[in-house]
Amino acid sequence: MGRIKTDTNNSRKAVIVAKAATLFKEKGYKAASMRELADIVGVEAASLYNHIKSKSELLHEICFSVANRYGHFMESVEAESCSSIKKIEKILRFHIHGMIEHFDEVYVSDREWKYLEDPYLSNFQNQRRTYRKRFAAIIEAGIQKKEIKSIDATTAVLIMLHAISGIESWHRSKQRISGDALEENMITILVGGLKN
Amino acid sequence: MGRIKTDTNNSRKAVIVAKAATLFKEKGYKAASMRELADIVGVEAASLYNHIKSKSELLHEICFSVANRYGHFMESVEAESCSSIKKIEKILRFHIHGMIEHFDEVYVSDREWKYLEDPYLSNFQNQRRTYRKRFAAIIEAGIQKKEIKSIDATTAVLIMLHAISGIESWHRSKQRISGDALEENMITILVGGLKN
DNA sequence: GTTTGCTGCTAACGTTAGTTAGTGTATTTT
DNA sequence: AAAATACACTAACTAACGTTAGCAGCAAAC
Repeated sequence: MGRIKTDTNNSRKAVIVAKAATLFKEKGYKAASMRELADIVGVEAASLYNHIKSKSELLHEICFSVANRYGHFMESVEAESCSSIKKIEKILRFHIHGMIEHFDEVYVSDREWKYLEDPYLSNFQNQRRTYRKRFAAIIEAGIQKKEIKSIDATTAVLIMLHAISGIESWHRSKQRISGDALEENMITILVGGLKN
Repeated sequence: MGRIKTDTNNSRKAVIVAKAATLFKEKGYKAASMRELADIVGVEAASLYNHIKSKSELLHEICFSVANRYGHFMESVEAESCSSIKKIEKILRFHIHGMIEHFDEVYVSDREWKYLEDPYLSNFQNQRRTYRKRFAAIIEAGIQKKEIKSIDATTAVLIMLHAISGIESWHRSKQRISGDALEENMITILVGGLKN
């Protein structure tokens, strides 16, 4: 077989990680084999190890790439000075875009993180917990200001984040509405369910 | 080791299936091994095969037990003569109860069905698709009658079903509100997001 | 143009997986 | 009590897994 193709911006490792995300999404982390990944990359299985340390490294590259992106975005939203509803809308739109544009890695990060090994596992769980708390804090602020119905903020976070992960089904469906229409519908229903 | 304990209502096979659901939920279907399951059941791995045909039989027992339950419920709701909003509320409450009371098998059916083998896989996917269409039809009827906002019904279904699967996070969380409070919060947000 | 390092290959390793065969013992049936 | 069935055991098989060792050739640096 030939060498792994790269463009100037992407290392060979980055190519492998990207293809791994697609494979892990389709088969699941445990069911995906390195020989299968090698096939897709166009190389023998052993050759992958010239670029990566292990299968599990692939998983944590994917998971933390996603987690860091969301972490940074949350920071920027917290810094803004707009209504709580507006902040929530921004977060939701960011998640929806992420789910549409970086589907593979977001999906893997969402569903396969439990196969991370310590210390990555604990680390990831912490980041996740923290993220949700920050999200809940924004909702609680909105409730205080009477912008938002008096509901349990933690439950609201859980509903929103999981609702968005349902975009998976949109991806799989044959007859689907446009990405923009999907986004507007989701915002309507989810934000509509919060407003006082 | 001794024999598998049963009470009069449950066959030994039922005991194995139930423990398999818990194990598959925790480790994932592919990562769970028959030797591990045997340990939990209190028996050697080979002995399991006196009661089941294969590992994958366990998975489809679990998945179809759940799918059939929801299928039947949908039938009974369709037969009722109440408002669309009320029907949706009933369906949501049924899903929420299912997620709280039969968590293991519902969770496995939700997340691990892709490891089913044909013909079970296609069969399951069909049942799933049909179920969602029936759900969407109820929502569309509600839109027609102006009970419900003018939204894409398919997207609404996707949001609701996935939002409910977020109860997984509720199960995992340390400080959690009561099941009843969770249910009311979810209904408030989800049904609130639909109402016109 | 030679050297150095990167990247691919083949072969093989140790482990774990699901599953089967065959045997003995407990339980149920007659 | 005898016969039949149900059930658990030990041992082992084949297949697949992630990964390593060792070597060959191509690419870039000097």
